[in-house]
Amino acid sequence: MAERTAAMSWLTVDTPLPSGPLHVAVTAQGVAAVGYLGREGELPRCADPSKIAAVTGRVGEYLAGRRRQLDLPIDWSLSAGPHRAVLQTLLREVPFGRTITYGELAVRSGVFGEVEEPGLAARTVGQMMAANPVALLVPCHRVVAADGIGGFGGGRVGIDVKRWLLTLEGVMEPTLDWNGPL
DNA sequence: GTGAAGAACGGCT
DNA sequence: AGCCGTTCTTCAC
Repeated sequence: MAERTAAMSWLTVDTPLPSGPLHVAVTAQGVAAVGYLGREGELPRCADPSKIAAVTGRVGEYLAGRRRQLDLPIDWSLSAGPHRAVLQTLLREVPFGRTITYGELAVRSGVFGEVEEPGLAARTVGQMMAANPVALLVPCHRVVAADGIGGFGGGRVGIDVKRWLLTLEGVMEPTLDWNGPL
């Protein structure tokens, strides 16, 4: 899993998300990984006050509904090739409050050739989202299925997080488990 | 008309 | 090599 973790350190951000605190791995370049479930147990804890302040501050504002984009520098070193291309396409093409389907993201990224059957590349895109190292920064939660919300990593808790974020952005109607900023 | 099940394909861990 | 955050088609009520 974590091969190049030399210059990487992690910190946690307390969030109102159903999944609890967010785990963020940072490097000199920026944010390299974000996990709803902790998986950076082997990394040293981040001791840089400015990074901690920037990450916790912006994430906090975003999740409180006071910020529409995080504007945090992203270290793409954990993703490469088509994976990175799709993530960057998503980041650039889908703004706050908008959603896109797996199939359409596949087409717009251009990674899968000119045009393919919607069903072919869509699944691959889903796999890429599942493997997205920088969740939240790259709005993988805005990628939905053709006729539903689609899936999300981490099983059921993951779906809750996705719905929570989509509700925050005004895409979904508030649900009973909504405990965000109202 | 609505609901459920199956096959196909490409890339990540 | 195995595992999917899908989709579309088709069969069954």
